[in-house]
Amino acid sequence: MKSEDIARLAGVSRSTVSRVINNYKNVPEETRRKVMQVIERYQFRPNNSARVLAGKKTDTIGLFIVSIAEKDNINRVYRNNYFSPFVDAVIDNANANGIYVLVNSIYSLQDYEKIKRAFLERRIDAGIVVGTEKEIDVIAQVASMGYPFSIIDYSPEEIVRKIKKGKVAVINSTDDEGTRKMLEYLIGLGHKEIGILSGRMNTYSGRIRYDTYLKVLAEHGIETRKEWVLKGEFIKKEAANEVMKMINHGKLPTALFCCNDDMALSAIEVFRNEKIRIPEDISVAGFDDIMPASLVKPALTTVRVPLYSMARKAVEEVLKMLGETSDNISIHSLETELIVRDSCTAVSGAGITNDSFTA
Amino acid sequence: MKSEDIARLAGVSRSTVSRVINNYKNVPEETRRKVMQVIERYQFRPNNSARVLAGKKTDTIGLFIVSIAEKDNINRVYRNNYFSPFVDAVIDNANANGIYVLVNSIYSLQDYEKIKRAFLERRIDAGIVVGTEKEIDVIAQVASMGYPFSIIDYSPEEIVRKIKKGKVAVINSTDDEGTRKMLEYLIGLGHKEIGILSGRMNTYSGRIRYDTYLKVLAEHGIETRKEWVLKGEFIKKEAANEVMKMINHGKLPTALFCCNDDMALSAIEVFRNEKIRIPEDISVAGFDDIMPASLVKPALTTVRVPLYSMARKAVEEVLKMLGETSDNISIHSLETELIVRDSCTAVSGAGITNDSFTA
DNA sequence: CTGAAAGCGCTTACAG
DNA sequence: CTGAAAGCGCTTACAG
Repeated sequence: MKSEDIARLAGVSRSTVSRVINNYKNVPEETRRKVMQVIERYQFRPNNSARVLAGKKTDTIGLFIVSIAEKDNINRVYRNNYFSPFVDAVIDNANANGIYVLVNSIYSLQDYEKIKRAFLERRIDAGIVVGTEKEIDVIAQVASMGYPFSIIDYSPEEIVRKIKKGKVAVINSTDDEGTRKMLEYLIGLGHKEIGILSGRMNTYSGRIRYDTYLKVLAEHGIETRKEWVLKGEFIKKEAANEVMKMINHGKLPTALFCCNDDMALSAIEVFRNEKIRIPEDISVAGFDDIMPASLVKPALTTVRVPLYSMARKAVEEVLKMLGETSDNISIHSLETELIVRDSCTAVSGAGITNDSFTA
Repeated sequence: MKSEDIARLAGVSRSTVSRVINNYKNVPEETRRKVMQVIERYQFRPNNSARVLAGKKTDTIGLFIVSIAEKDNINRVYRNNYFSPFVDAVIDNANANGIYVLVNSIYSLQDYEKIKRAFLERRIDAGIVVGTEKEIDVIAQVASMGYPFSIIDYSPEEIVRKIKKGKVAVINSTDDEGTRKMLEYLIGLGHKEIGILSGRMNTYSGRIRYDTYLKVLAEHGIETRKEWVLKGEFIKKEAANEVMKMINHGKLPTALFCCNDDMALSAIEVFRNEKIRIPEDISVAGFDDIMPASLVKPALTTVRVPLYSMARKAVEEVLKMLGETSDNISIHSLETELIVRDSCTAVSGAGITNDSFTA
C-alpha cells in the first residue's frame, strides 16, 4: 500500500493525498474526508524514508549516553541509577510530541563517531548528549553542520568558547547552590570538620561540586585536611577504597560530603563494616537523590538534581531550535533542592538537633 | 556530499561507489581502495533514507516498553528498577552488531498503535516487546506482515495459539524453577506457614510465580491461609496495603514469598514500621534481584532473573530471524538463580541455620 | 483547488 | 569488471 494506491482508491492524484497527509490548508473539507477515509480503511502510513528523501524531517532525535563505566562492567551502576530516569524522561517527552528517539551508548572515544554517523546518514534531526567525558570537538563539528544539540552537564563557558556556530542548548542543574545549601546545612549542624569525596574532575558537575565545597568552607573560615579530601571519581569502588584509606589514616572528619549518592552509599557501607555509626560517629551527605537514597538505612540526606525537568528541557529546546533558522546558544540551569533525611546529624555536644533544620 | 560526488572524485560511476559501500566481491582491490580513500577523506556516509527506499534494511530495531505504571506517576518505580538494565542491555547488544535502537514507551492500549505505525512507516526492521499487558493481537498482526518479534515474559502456549504465522521468539526465565528453589529453600529452613504477595495476574511471570507457589506447597503437604495470600500487583503501594491488612488481621506466617523485589522491599518497610523484625519475626523473600535488593538491610534473599542474557537473546533472535525467509516460532527459557542473603532465616526452634543452605 | 512532473540519493538487475 | 538506467515512495514547486 502506497500513496499511489490511496490516490486511485480515493479518485484523486498522489499530490492531493500528500496534501491531505501534510495538512495543507487548500484542500476542501470534502476532499480531505474522502481521502482520509481511504487512508484509515487501509491503515495507510507513508513510508518514512520516502518522506525524508523528499525533504521532510526524520522526526527522530538521537539520545547519546556517554558512560563512565567500562563496557564489560556488568554492574554499570552509575548509569543505571543516575541515567535511567533521564532516558525515560527524554523518551516520554519526545513521544508526547510525536518524536521518535534513537538511543545510543557511548563507551569509548571511538564510539563518539556514532554521533557523527547518525547525522551524516540522516537518521536523526537533532541530538541530546548526556554523561561523562563529552568529546566537545565532535559535537562542535556536528553543530556547525546546523544540527541542534542539547548538552547536559557541561561547562557553559567552554561551550561558548568552543562552539563557534550552531544551535546548542546547555542544560545544567544549580549544583553550586545545591552544594552550598548542603554545606551550610552541615555547618549549621555544628560541623567544622567536613571531608569531601569528590567526583570526576573531567565532568562539569564534578568540578562545580568540588570547587563550591572549597569556596563555602573558605567563606566560613573552615579549614579542611588533605586526608579528608578523597577522590572517588563518582564510582562506588574507588569511593570505598578512598574511605578505607581515610579510616586507616586515623582521625575522621565529623561529616563527609559525597559528590554523588553512589559514593555516599558506598561510604556508608564501608563505615558500617568498620563499626563506625552513621550519623552518630560521622554524618554522610550525598548528591543526586537517586532511587536507593531513600531506601537505605539510614536514609540518605542529599541534594536532589531535577533530572526529569532537565530531560524535558533538553527535548523542548532541541525541538524549538529545529524550528528556527538562526544559530543560538542558550544556557539553562534548573534548581537543585536540599533533601534532609537521616544520614546527617548535629555534631555531638553542639547542642543542635536535626529537627531545627527540617522544620 | 552524495555518492555521485564520490564517484566523480574517484573517477568511477555511482554504481561502483555503491558496490564498494556494500562490499560486493567483484570490485578489484585497486578500485576499492581508490573509492574508499575518497569516502574517508570526505567522511561520506550514504543517506540512510535513500538506501532504505532502494531496498536496504533500516538496520534499526524497535524496543517497546509497556509500562505497568501510570503515565503521570512520577516514580514509575517498577520500570526504573526492573526494565532499565534490560533497555541498556538491548542497546548494547544491538549497537555491538551495528544496529540502531528506537525506544518507545507504551502507557495505554491506544499507545499500542505506535508499534504498528513504526513498522508501517518502515522505520524499523524488527521489534522487541517487554513489559506488562502485551496486546498480543497487535503483535500478531504485525508479525503476520513478516516482521520479526522478540517477546519477553509471555505465555508460550498463548503465543502458539494466537500467532498463526510470523517470526516470533518468546524469551522467558525459568520462573517456575526459581519459585520452586525459593520455596524449597524456605521449607528447608523449617517454614510451614508461608504467605505470598502475588504479582499481576495478567502477566506471565505473575501467574507462573503464583501457580508454582500453590503447586510446591501442595507437593509438600503444606496448607496456606486465605489471609496469607496477598495481592500486590507488582506495585509497592498495593503491596504495602496488603501487608498492613494482614498485620491487622492477626496471625502472621513465618515467611512471606514476594513475587517481585519491589514488593518485598515495600513489605520490609511496613514490617519495620510495625516493629516486626526481619528475619527474626518473619522471613521475607523477593524475586528479580534488582539493584537495591543487595543494598537494603537486611539484604534481600531473592531469585535472580537473568535480564541481561534475556536482552541479548532477544536481540540475537530477532536479528537471526531477519536473515531467514521462513516463519518460525521459538521459545527460550533462561535460568533463574536462588540468591541467599539475609532476609530469610530458619524458623525459631527448627534447629536449622541459614548457613546449612548457603554452603 | 488540483494534477503532471521533477527530484530526493541511493541500489541493483541488465547489458556489455 | 563496470556504467547507464530504472525504480524505490514520497513532496512540492509549477502550471493551469
